[in-house]
Amino acid sequence: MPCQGEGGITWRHRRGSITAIISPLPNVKVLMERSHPVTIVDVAERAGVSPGTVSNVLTGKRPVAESTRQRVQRAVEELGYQPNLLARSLVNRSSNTLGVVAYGLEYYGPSRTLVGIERQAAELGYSLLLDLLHRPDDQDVDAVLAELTARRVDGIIWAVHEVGDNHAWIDETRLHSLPPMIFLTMEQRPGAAIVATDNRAGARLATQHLIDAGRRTVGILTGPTSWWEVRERLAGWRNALEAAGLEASPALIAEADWTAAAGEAALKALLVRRPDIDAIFACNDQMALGALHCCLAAGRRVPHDIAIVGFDNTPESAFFWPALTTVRQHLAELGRLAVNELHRQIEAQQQGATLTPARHLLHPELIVRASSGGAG
Amino acid sequence: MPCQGEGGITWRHRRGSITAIISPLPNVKVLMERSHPVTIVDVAERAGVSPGTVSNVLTGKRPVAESTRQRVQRAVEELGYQPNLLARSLVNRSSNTLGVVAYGLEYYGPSRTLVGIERQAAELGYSLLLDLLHRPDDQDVDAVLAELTARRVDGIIWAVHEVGDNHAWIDETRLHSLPPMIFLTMEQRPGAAIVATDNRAGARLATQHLIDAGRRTVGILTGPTSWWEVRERLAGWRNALEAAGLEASPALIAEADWTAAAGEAALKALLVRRPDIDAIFACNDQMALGALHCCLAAGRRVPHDIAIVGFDNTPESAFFWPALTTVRQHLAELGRLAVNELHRQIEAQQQGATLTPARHLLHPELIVRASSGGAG
DNA sequence: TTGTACGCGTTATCAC
DNA sequence: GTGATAACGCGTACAA
Repeated sequence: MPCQGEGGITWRHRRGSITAIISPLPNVKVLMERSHPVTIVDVAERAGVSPGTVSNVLTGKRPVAESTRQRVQRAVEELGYQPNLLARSLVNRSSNTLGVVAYGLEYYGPSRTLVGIERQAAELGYSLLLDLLHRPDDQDVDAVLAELTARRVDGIIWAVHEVGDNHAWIDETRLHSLPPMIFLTMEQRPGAAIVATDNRAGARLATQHLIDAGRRTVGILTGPTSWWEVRERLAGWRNALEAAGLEASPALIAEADWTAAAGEAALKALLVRRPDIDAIFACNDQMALGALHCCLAAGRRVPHDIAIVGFDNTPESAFFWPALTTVRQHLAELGRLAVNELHRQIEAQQQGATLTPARHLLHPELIVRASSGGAG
Repeated sequence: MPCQGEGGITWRHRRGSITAIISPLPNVKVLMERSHPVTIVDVAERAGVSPGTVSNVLTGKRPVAESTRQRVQRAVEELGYQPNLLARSLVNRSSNTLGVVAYGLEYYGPSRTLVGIERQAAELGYSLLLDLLHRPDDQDVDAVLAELTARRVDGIIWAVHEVGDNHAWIDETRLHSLPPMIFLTMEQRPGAAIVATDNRAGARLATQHLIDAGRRTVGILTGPTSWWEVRERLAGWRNALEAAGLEASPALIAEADWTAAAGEAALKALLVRRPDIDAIFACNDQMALGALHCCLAAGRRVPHDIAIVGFDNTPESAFFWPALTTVRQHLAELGRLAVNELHRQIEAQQQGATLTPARHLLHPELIVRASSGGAG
């Protein structure tokens, strides 16, 4: 019964109710009263053309006469038409959507990176589907990936830190059955495209700075060593010390859990073991803050007795007391780069090609302030 | 030519290539080689049932015989079938997706709130489509809303602070033509559902605490007064002072831009004007940090000479020197509540009903530490 | 209980 | 340059 074109009259069955539309001048009032889902067919009828032509006007993929293009444009505006991206994605087999899987958005690094991701995605015309893991070693990887692929995302950004064996699921064949992916901050793996900060270089930067300032016993305040980033920063610290012929023994390592509270406690214990320490490299600014706190409480002057360097350059770090020397990651840039690389993969795949997954490292930068004796 | 069922043989035209499938035992090899988009039809053929039956098994909306249900389940697993949510959303007229429009994700409050939003959304089975504004007074409101409605989100969470007239676009008729929405942190408006922290109560809490501690000249360090939140906190500060019969004049107000740097500068200027100030309520913890810095630099002892209270309870605030007394917002809870309220609206609308938009205020809580002389 | 035939809103192919 | 028509993958009255 539906769609029996007959003379100037068209009957259309829609959502259970029958609506009569008189061509070629549809009754505007009736159209306005309908609770809004105006489709490409409505536009076509109003402009007196076929739906295909409207589509051509909208996407610009095929030439269309100037006169009709204007009629269509007017109809679009008058009806307040908005293309249904769901339907478009269905037939296009591409949703212009990127999936972002992240952890720890309440912390400085991840949220900053997400902002960069969103910016670049918007610039390239992608929408973002956001999925958060509750813990870095969340077991729900499969469910998250299933949901994302079910929604037909064009690509996935995996912004979860590598801790423990939470990345064990990643292998080449598994990746092959997934949409293009890019990983943030993880160890090199065959078949996986990666974008990360060069943590080792950052730690070397910090440690070398302390050595250059004349410090001889440089302790390190780390996050959990189950984190790959922590192991990298540990390696950088060790590299710099060994290159300078200085001690880099386990006795100088204090492990905490990234928080200021734990940082304070860990340093307190470390200073009991090794009262000769004259410098500390803390693996993030929060723990550096805890370290400052510990020194103040213990009557050790910073930087006179102990020099301290952090990692991240959080906005607050400039206002610690004393102001914190720290290592700056280019987090937003990291996010933008991830999107760009993913975009390249997607375009390549759509053209049948396939990119050999590369690894990009971003170099961090040392910000010298008072806590290392560098300034002030 | 497509879909000519004929005996045990079915020809299907797909993506430009012809594939022959022999029923009732399809050639598995052929199925595996196809570059993956396995549909409900494939599952049906393999299970020897109709697509409709498969759908019934998957959605559970209609009863189905136990024996066939098992055959279907097996076929699903063997083929690794994943329903296409795009297609499902198209026919269901509902995408199980929420749009989140946010600003300032790199800051503590918004990112924390987003985490709460995501948690609750996931619990209710929604996916999240994320859109970020570059500035709170971003002019691109229409484009953002258009994209979200084009993707047929079931509802929208507007998590952008009210600053200047950036919310001027919100009016009852406009809202009527949009999917259900909920707004965070904005002034009451007819027809708009709102979830917010009771900023006025929070400021009163902080100020009253200072008064109770014996302070008599309580200055305030505000963010930009173009922000609605700031005006609310100002009002709370004024309320408490006036109720106590104390001065609450403009001379005690210093405006900054939320950053520690500006907070420090603003307080410095304020102390020149009013050296008699013996307490400061800072509208966020960053500015409180700047204030601490200022006092240290100026030789004013905290809390002895000047007591300081912040707002937000950032994790670092407990490790400022001295530890910061502050007002804690329940940010994640705010996000969860927003999702729940939006969910209610959505369900109501789907049943033809319509909720009268309500406003929910969450009460903040005072965290007393050393900077106000309260502890330590 | 299960199969058949549409419809959801859009694009692509192929005629004219 | 434009108009039919067939997909895209899934849900669902309706019939069997």
